[in-house]
Amino acid sequence: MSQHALLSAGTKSWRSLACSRSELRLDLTLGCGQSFRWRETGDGHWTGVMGGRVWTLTQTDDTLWYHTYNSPNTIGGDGRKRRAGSLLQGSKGSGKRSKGVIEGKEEEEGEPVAVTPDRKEEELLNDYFQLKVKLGDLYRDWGAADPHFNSIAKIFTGVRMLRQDPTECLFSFICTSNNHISRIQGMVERLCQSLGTPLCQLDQTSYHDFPSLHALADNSVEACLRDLGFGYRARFLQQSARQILDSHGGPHWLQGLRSAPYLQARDALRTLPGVGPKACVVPVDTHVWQIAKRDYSCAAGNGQKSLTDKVHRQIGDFFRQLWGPYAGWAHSVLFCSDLKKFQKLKETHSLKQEEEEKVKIKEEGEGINKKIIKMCNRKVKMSVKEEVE
DNA sequence: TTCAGACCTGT
DNA sequence: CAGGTCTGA
Repeated sequence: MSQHALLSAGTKSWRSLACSRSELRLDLTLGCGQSFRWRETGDGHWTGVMGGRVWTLTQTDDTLWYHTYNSPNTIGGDGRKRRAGSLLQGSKGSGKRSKGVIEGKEEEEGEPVAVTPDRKEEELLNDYFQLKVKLGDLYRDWGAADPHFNSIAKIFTGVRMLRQDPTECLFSFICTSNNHISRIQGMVERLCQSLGTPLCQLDQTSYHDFPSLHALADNSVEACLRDLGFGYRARFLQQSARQILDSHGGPHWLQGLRSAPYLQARDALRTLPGVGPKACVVPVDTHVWQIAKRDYSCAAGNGQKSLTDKVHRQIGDFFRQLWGPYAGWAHSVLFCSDLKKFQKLKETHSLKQEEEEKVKIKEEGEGINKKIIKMCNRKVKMSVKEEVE
């Protein structure tokens, strides 16, 4: 049986990309509730499904390492290539701008350029992590505008927005209402296991692709998902899939929204059942509301019991104005720093700082001339004397 | 337009 | 109650 790859077992089955931890932190980016499909399968090794194939990712100081696994079903065939390609072709049809990193590689339409698997995988990673966006520069700008961000930024480096497959992104999002990360992860996993195409098995874990719209739209899906513990969200998922298929013509509609003007795309998504006001560049929920009040003395909705539309707008506007055009990215950093599971990072960081402080004080103390030590001693003697007397 | 209350399930 | 959304007043 195949096993999850480990970098320590040798680098021959691994490829790499130059990428520092300040530009990307896998643990934070893959664990902060953007995607629910990555698991830490080894120390610092993250395994998940992306672009129709199974990956294990890990990183060293200046390098991002990746390993992909062959799917038994598609070995030797072109099924795998076609699947991965479909993710990119969607945006190709809807406008050249949105091709992003992929642009330029396959631009010449005459001959279909034979892209080697390595090349393609590198492109998939660049696209997924949006590596051409320079996070270091953004952190600098956000820090200059926002002292609180600055205090977080040293610890929570490398938190990026993922450019996920729109279908996966949308249907995972619908699962998040009134819910928390650990439960959502379980739900999405069960969703893929029961409705997604199997890809491969590693150490007793089977990996499946995210279900297609057609699979999600089937009338049997609501009952199926209720059995899997989706609660009232089961109906939203099935109905949204049906609506996209019936009144919008299918997946290309979702793909097309990537290149649509923001407000248009947002409003289009909000017509789907289970997609409410939180679907926004700065997704405002009760949690973000708490952050706004606690860390920014933001008075929006102070008298309110719950998040009304007005409060949503006010908080969204507040952060957009503070952080600028990449406010959604900055939000991820703040959000990440507030997650319970990452609080230990703050402790270890402040412990490190304390240690550094101690060392500093010690060094200073050692450097100081003996006069002071003598003075101290004298004082001690004096005080002892006083006490005695 | 705005606002409770219901809604699945797990802790 | 939770990292919301829908519904009916």
